[in-house]
Amino acid sequence: MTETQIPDIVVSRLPIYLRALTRLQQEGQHITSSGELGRRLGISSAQIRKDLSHFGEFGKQGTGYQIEFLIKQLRQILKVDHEWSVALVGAGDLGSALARYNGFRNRGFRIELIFDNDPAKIGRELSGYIVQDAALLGTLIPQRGIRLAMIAVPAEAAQFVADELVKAGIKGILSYAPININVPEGVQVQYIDPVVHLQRMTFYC
Amino acid sequence: MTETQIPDIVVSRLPIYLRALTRLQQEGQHITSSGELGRRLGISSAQIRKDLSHFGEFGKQGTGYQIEFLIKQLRQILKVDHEWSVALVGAGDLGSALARYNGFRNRGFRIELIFDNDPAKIGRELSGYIVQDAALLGTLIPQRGIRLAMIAVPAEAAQFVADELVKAGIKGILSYAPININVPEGVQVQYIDPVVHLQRMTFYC
DNA sequence: AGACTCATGCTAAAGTTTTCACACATTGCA
DNA sequence: TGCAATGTGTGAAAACTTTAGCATGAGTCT
Repeated sequence: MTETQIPDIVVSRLPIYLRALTRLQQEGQHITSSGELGRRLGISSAQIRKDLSHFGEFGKQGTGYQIEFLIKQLRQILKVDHEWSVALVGAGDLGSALARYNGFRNRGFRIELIFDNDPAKIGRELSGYIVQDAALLGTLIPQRGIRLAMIAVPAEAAQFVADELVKAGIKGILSYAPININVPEGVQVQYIDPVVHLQRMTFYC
Repeated sequence: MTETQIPDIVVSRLPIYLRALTRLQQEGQHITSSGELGRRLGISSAQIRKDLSHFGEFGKQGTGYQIEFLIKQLRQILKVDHEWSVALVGAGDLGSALARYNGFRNRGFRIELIFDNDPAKIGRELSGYIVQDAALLGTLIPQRGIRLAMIAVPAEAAQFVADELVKAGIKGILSYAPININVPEGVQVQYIDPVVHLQRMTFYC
């Protein structure tokens, strides 16, 4: 396997594979096949094999994949074999829910800084951390070398916050604001907007 | 334009267009072009024109698109020209945040039923509604003819809840549980898992 | 009115992604 | 041991998606 450019669409499926494999492992299984995995995910087995083949040969003919090994490989590929610190901006309802969510930890992430610009929230404790003044964002983030951030602020503030985050050295932003954000080259943005997902379904209803 | 099958990938972009157009409208603009929209979204203008062309001719040569008109058309295409009632299962941190989120209303959705199975939560008020016993799900959902649901329960419970929802007549599920759900033909599922999004970014970091 | 600019909708071409189908390795069993 | 069953990795084909480029209509300016 040479160092070719991996298609984005392939990369975007790896976390799904990792999630399903982890599930299988929790269920006590040690070995699986592209067929079984595909059935679970509603994906063809050929696609799974082809996706994985971009990174190496992880399976054994006639047998399938050793789950523990494949998980380890995927974690390495996705660089979540170590923990990433994440900054969270916005400590409202959604931000609080994210801060308290304990599903980040064992999947490679930890919210380590929480910001808000509401004086009523600054200084308060949230899930073991003190909510910091958003004005300190430019200081604290570089100080800790944090590269990932989540935005849970109103749409109006999202672009401003994103700009500040980029200035602070953030390289990846996960935004919950229902608006498109513009960032310079080299910074990635992902969006979560439940309404978009709902609207994708109503078309077919 | 004849009644051909619309590619999923095209449908999945329409909510993004709708969102951006609504934004432009809020900014006071009345007319836009595929070029402007594309620049905002990081999409080529040709793609936007091609996507829209599946549904009709909405623009005017030399001028562009009338925003108000295009919004109306997209709402109609996505069937969000009327409000959809949505059931929410799970009234924990995340469920509560969703229940209180007021971004659903003006985009075509309203949470109208909230369920939980925790006796401590059942009967309590949440965002103007009483949290119902999840055991009543099979009664209340058909009663109100609700077809969409959101799942905000722990991964362990998600498949069970989904099964119940399907039995109750739900046709579209938006799941926040970090697990793949199996549903029968004709029922749609969409997933929101922040970790998946974060992992898609760490690959490139 | 004529010349120019702009931006659509469309066809064709280019590019990307998925599926197919098969050689080959491994396991289990008679 | 030989044979059937299973399941990988892959090259080639098929399917799908995006981009390019152009004919055309609509506004604008002189």
